[in-house]
Amino acid sequence: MMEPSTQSEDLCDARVIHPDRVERARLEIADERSVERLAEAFGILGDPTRLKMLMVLRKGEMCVCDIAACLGVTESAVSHQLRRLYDRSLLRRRREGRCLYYRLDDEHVSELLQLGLEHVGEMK
Amino acid sequence: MMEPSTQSEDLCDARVIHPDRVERARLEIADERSVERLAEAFGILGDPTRLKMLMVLRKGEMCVCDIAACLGVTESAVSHQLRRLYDRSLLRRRREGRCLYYRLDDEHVSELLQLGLEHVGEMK
DNA sequence: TTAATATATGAACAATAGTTCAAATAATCC
DNA sequence: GGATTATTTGAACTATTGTTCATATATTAA
Repeated sequence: MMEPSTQSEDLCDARVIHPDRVERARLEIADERSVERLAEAFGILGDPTRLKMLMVLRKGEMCVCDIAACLGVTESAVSHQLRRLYDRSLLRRRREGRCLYYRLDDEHVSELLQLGLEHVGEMK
Repeated sequence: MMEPSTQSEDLCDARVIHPDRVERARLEIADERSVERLAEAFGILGDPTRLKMLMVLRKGEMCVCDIAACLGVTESAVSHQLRRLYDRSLLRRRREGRCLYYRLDDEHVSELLQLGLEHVGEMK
């Protein structure tokens, strides 16, 4: 984890004041793929509607219209976001009759969510 | 932390299948303000450039042009993002001559970043 | 099969985000 | 002071995002 960045930029014309620090700090950048995935993971948590959806599902599975009712938004809007979360394996789902019940799947995201919730009160 | 949502939506015409679950799950939603802040916090970590900037600053302060050189992006682009991070108190800065040295300030964000990095390898 | 229910999907739209470019500050050096 | 260096700022531009609306699919019930 956290291998040096493999991107060989054209630093030829880049202005640099402390080449040593730049060299050293560059190693702190995770590889491009990891950064991309990390950004995507955080990004998916960076929306109020999706956060509420995840919060609401912490206590157990729910069907689409109930989730929508919980948040006070359109079922269509919820469905679109559910799909995003489902596609990225943050949610599982199960059909029972005409209803689809969604539930949390990824414990990593749950952890991040929990940590965020614990800290948000202290955030400036 | 995690008080019931105060938003009194117009659920009049909302379709609901399990009113009890909706009622119960609704309490899992943090208050609107917290959700908003949490989303903002996650959102700021949801961009590759900003993530790299934070990673690069983990080992110590750096000036703008060096950060830009590290990431291989324009100084202007870095400056714009630095301002966002600075405005939200994620970074501090210090002037020395003509250079401005930025450094990490918020330990909460550092923690989130660290947790994310530890998990990103296992993420699907 | 037809009607009704529950959810998904796609196009369209407005809003937002990130980068670039040019120009403006700010601090130093001569 | 004027020139140079380091960074900031604002406007413009493109790309992306989240929602809405209308429609499509899927399951059940009659």
